[in-house]
Amino acid sequence: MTSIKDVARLAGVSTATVSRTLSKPDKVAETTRNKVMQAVEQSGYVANTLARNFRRRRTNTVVVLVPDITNSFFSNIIQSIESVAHDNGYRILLVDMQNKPERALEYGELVAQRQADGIISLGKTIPFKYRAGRKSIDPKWPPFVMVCEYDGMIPVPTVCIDNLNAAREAVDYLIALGHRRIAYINGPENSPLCLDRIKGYRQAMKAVGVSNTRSLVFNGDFSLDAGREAMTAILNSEDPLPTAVFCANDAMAIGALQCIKARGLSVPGDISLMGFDDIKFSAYCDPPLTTVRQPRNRIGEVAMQRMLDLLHERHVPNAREMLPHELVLRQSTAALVAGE
Amino acid sequence: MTSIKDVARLAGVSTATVSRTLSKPDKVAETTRNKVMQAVEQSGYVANTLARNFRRRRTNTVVVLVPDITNSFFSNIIQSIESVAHDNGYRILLVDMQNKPERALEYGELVAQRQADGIISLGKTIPFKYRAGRKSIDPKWPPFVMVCEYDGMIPVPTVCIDNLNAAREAVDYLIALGHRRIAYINGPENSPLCLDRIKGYRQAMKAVGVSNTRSLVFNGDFSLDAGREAMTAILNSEDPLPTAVFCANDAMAIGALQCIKARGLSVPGDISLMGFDDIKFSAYCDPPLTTVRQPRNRIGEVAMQRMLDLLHERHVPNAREMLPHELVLRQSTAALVAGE
DNA sequence: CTGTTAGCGCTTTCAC
DNA sequence: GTGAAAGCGCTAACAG
Repeated sequence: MTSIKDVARLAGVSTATVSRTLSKPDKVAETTRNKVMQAVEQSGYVANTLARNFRRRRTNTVVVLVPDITNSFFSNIIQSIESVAHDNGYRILLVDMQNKPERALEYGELVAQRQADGIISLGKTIPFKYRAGRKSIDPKWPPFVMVCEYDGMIPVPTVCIDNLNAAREAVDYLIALGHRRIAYINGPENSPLCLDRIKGYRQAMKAVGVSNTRSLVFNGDFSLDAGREAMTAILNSEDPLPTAVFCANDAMAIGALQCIKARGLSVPGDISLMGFDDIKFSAYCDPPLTTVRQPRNRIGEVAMQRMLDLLHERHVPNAREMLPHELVLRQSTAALVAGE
Repeated sequence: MTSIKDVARLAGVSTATVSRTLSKPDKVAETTRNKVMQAVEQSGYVANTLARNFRRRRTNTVVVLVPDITNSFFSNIIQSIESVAHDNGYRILLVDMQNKPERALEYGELVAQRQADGIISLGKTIPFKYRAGRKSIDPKWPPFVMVCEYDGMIPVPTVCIDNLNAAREAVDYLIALGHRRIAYINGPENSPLCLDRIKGYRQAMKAVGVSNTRSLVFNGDFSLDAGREAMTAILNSEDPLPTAVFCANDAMAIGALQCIKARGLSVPGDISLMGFDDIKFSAYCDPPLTTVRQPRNRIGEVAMQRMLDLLHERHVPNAREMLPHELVLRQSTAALVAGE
C-alpha cells in the first residue's frame, strides 16, 4: 500500500506538504502542488481514512437508529438523511433496532467509542443515560437529533410534525363528513407520537360531545397484520359498528381495509377509512386511501441538517421543530348518508 | 478522555496488559484481569475504536450498496445483513445508489480508503474496474459479494435465486391455467436479473408455440407507477387484450392491478395477474397477489455469511449460489374460462 | 503471564 | 511556503 511517505519521496517534498496539499491546497505554492498531485496520480495513492480519522479525532460518520427498517415509512427519511450526509462528506452507519429499544444504550456508546460523530434516532428511546425531568440535556452528550418521535421528559433537538393537530384535523374531517361513531386504531401506547395522535383524536371527538372513547380505541403495532387484527376486533365487537375508522398509520389502515372488504362491507360505503403517513402504496389501494401526509423526505433532510449544525457547533435549540403535514383526500372516506 | 494509559496506571500494569485483557482476556492471569477490569470500571474507560481500527488495519464495517432504499424489496435483505453483521461484531455502512450505478466506482474506493473491510452490492454494477471476459476476479479486489443481481461478464460470489426458472415456473403456471396470451411487464432491460426472467418467460411461451412475444413485452423500472403505465399501454394497445399479465416484481403488479380495476375490468375475472418477490403488501391487495417468493431474509443472511467467509479468508467460490424460490398462489390468477 | 518497545499513517505545531 | 519532529491511542512482536 502506498503511503504519504511514498508520495512525499516521489514529489521530493516532505510528508507535511503532501498532507497540506491534499487538505488545504490553497496553502501550498502552485508549483509544489502540481508536483504533489502528479506524484499522487503516478503512485495511485489513496489516503488511509483510518489514520486520518484517528488523527483528526472524527469519523465523518453518523449513526442512524431505525426502529424497524422493514417499515417502509422510514425508508424515505433514511434516504434523505443519507443524501444530505453524502453531499456533506458524511456516511451513515445504519442500525436496525428491530423494535428492541433496550439496545439503544449500547448504540449510544458508538460515539464514545469514536465509531461515529453523532446519532440520529428515528425511534422513541434516547440512547444515553439521563435523569427524568431535567430541564436541559447533559452538555456532555454528543450531537444528537431525534426524528418523528420525541421523549417528553427531556428536551432534545427534534424534527417531526405536529402529531396532535394532524390527528385532530384528520378526525375533524371525518366529523365534517357527518361521522360521529369514529373508531381509532392506535400505535404502540407507550410511544409519545401515538400519545399525541390519540390526544388529537380525543380532542376532536370531545368537541362534538363524545367524551368517552374507551370502546372506540384499539391498539396495534403499526403493521399490516395489526391493522387486520384490530379491525377484526372492531367488527366482532357487540357495540354498533363505527361509521369511520381512523388509523395511526397507513399500513394498519391497509390491513383494516382488507379485513373490512373480506367481511363483505364496503369502503367508504359502509365504513370510511383514514390512514396516516401517505406511504406510496396508499395511493394504490382500492379505494385509494385518504390519509395525512408527512413530509418524509423533508424530515430527513432537516434532521441531517440539524446534525450538521451540531457537528459544526452551530446553535440548535433543544426543541421540537415541526414541519407541515397535509391532509390527502382520496376515496376511502365519504359523507355519512343520513339515516345510516 | 481517559486512555489506555490511565487505566494501566490505575491498575498498576502496562498498557499492553490492559490491551490484552480487553481483547484476549484468557491470555491474562485472573488476578491481573480483575485489577484491570476494576480500573476500567472506575475510570469509565471506553476504548477508542478509531485508534484500534487504525492499528489493526480493519474497521469491522461492511459497505452495503443499495440501488434504491425506498424499494421495499430490499429492506428485508438489508435487515438480515445488518442482523448477521451485528451478531458478528460488524457494522453496516449504508449507501443508497439512488439508481445511479455510475457512482459505484466511487464507493468501491471506500475499502481502499479503509473505511470498510468489504462491500456487498444489491445492485447490478460492480464497484471496481475490471476487464470484461476475464475468467476470474482480480485477486487484489477486496472482499466483495453480489446479491440478487450479478454481472455475467465476470464471476463473483453471488447470492440470488434462479430467476430464469422462477419466471419459467410462474409462466408455466399461467399456461397450466389455460392462458396463452400472456403479457410480460419487465424491469430495466439492462439488468441481468431481468434478462434471466424474460428468458424464462420466453422459454415457457415457446414451449406452447408462442415464439414471437415482441408485442407482449413491456418495460418498467420496478415502481408502482411504472406498473400502472405499462398496464395502460397494454390496455390501450390495438392488439387483443392478454388474458394474463406477468410482472417482474410485485410493485409493478400492484400498479397494474389498480389500472386494470380502474378500467372496470376484473382480476382475475378478465385478466390474471402475477407478480414477483412477495413483498408484504402483496398479501393485502384486492385480490391478494399470486407471486413468486424470494427468500429475502435468507438471501441477506447468506450474503453476509459469505462476506464473513471472505473476511476470514475462507474459500468462497466465485459463482452464483442460488436459494430456493417458491410459487405463492393467491387469488389474482384463475383458470381461463373456455371461449374467453 | 507480563512489560518493553516500536511503530501504524497521518496531521499539526513550530521553526526556519 | 515548507520541513522537521512529535505524537494521536492502540496493538503486536519480542524478550524476559
